[in-house]
Amino acid sequence: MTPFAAALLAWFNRHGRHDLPWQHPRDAYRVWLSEIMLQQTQVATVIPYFQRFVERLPALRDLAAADEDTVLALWSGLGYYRRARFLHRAAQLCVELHNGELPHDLDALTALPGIGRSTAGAILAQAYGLRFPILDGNVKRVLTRYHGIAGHPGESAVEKQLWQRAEAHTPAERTADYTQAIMDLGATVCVRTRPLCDACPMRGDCVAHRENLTAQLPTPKPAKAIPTRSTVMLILRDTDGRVLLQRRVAQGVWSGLWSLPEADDIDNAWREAQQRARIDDAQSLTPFVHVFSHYRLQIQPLLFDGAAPLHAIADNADLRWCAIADLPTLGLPAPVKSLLLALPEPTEL
DNA sequence: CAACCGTGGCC
DNA sequence: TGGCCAAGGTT
Repeated sequence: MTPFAAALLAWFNRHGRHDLPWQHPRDAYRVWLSEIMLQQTQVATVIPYFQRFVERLPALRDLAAADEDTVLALWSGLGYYRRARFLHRAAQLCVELHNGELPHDLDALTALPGIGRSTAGAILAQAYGLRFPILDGNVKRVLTRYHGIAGHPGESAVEKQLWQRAEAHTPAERTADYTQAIMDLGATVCVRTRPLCDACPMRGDCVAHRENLTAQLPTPKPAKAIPTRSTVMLILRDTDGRVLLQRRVAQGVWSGLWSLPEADDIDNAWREAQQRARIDDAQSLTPFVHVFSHYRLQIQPLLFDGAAPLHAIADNADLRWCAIADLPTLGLPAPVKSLLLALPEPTEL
């Protein structure tokens, strides 16, 4: 065992996190689900989603048998919704191909949608105790500092080095604990800004600490300006207080989620609205900006009160009039959900 | 390889 | 308060 792993495991005994919900019980399904939810998402955000998800779908076969709307509703608000679809499809593949279990080998795991090398390593190490490394954001931060590795971790040459280091440090004994330990250290001690080096068990051998480079490592990705797009969201509300929802297309952002009809501008918004209901008045609600990782979206909500549904348009798989009280059962984008839950009272006609 | 894919919290 | 970040994977 490397001195790195030995020091880390000793630290983990006293200072690691031992009461995360996916650790009790720690079965492969729960480890997998937690790893997918935790991709690009912080622990504190994930915990309530995880609890709700396993309460409703406690085992892999429950997930495989669930319908997609149920899965998306449980995911609603977590973001990166493709993760939920991949999770769902992977569960069904496990039932078809692997006797309802997550496979025990790396290739079979990474063949499942949504599971890459790092997530597969985490499942093998944490659920099955097998000696496989992980390389997530926490591990990259710890290793770039400890070994003084410069260059953005996204570059393939840097990433290759990091995998080699990760592999070399991963011990054959206590592999599950080690895997949790290095993530805990990254999340609680070796944090991005102002790391708590005084509390770090490896500070004696850490290059970044010795050379005062913790603020420079890991090397940040060169920033790039992101574009702004704009949209008008149509809120057609009938006299019973129901609003018209439309399922988004399978491609692009929020794919397949229930959302509001949209238009490029106000004029087109009226045309779109008139194709769906009899309307005679609209009020502009306060516009707001929603920021994605790769662009910002300027949203102008337009409220059509007293809309009368056209008889020619019935509810179907992609269009439905929905009571506000029923929104929690659907997968909705976060800004759409909050917009609908904060609508003004209907105006008297 | 670079673009794409969400959201909530933090300073 | 807005820019930035946080347990990646797919195409």
